[in-house]
Amino acid sequence: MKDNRTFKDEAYGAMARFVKALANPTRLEMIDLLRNGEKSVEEIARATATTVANASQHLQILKKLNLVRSRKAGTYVYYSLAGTEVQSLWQLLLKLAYAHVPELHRLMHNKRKSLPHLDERPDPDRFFLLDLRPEAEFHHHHLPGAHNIPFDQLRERLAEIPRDKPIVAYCRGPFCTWADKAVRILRKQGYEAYRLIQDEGFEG
Amino acid sequence: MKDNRTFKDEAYGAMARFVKALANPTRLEMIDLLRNGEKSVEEIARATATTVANASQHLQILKKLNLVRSRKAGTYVYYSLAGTEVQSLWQLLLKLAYAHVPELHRLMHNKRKSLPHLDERPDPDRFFLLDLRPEAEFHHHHLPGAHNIPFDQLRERLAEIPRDKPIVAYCRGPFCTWADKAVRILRKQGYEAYRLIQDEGFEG
DNA sequence: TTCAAATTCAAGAAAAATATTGAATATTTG
DNA sequence: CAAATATTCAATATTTTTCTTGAATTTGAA
Repeated sequence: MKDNRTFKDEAYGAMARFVKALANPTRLEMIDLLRNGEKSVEEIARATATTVANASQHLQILKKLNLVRSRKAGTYVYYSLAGTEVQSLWQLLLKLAYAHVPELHRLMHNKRKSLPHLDERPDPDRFFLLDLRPEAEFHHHHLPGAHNIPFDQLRERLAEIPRDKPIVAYCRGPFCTWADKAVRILRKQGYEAYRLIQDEGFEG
Repeated sequence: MKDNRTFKDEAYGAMARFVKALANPTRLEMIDLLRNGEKSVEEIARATATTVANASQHLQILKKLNLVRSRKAGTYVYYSLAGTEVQSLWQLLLKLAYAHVPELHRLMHNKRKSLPHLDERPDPDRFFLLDLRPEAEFHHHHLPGAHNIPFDQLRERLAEIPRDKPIVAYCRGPFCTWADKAVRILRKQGYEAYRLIQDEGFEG
């Protein structure tokens, strides 16, 4: 009878240890970030607004649970998602959080309201599909037919954006703000611009 | 630029708040338990080996995130899962934990090794399918063709179990130990008995 | 070999989650 | 209305998680 409890404690404890690895805002952001391809510790730290030492610790927690992998190259260590099922897990958690946490629902709804957007992937022939992520992420993976102008180069490269089609902008994920800002900038310049909503569960 | 970070902190924070509700062994056990139907606070506390006050607090955390519902009846409060997607979520987390936490894998593998078991749901005509859960849980839901003998009545009710068929026992979930014990008891009595493995991701 | 840069390590401080305890509340029953 | 029971509340102690800091390690380059 005592064994009974020991077994349950170990089993539910092991399960909780796994879920705990995901139960932190910084680590969730890291997973979201790494969906766009591998990154060095320093890049990850910068993107998640934390110190390198702190980022390293978080990454090791994710690594211990086989959620991320690391690859050493020179003095750099590059982290990436351990498998495609980690992507799916992240998306599922996002969808469920959206359904269960009213503040998140509200937050996304407000963002949505203040910005023209498209819910479906547009036909690349009728729209100019604009990817605002850094070049490396664009090369890692991008929507078919998309054109890459990293956000920090947008103002200098407006000439590359056609004026005879509506523009549809996207970036890293639902919480990435580059596309929002780009839409505002482009509209000020007279473009017909929309943000693309990519992830499931966000129909408001 | 500062807004940028505020938005991300709120978004990932909200997501983490949801995941945190699941990141605790006791709360995971509660969800697993409630998959078998509604229960009062006292029952839940007893089953998870904690105090009533503590159980109440955990249940309120689950309730705040809409993972469970409560219903008041007299001086009792009955908790139940908020929807079928909570079941699915639990099963998915179990499956992923099993794949990512080696100790959990080992734990289940050892348990499996020491006990004759079946991985697939047996034909109720050729097997005697034995459900060892309390009567109320059996009524809430059970496998088609199953016969209910609550574990604590097993020894007194052996006469109800046929000797001309192999017995396949199951109970609450993969971490429930009644079926294991029942298989051992039945084998000692000369029955050909197996434990049914119900949940996904446990093929060792 | 020495220096510089990227990462990790290790220790302690700070913050958050969890458990415990005893009291408060609400409901039924006598 | 008073007593009994189930649950929740509230305060505090305990434990765990997270962040910070500075040093140690590893690798490449001068």
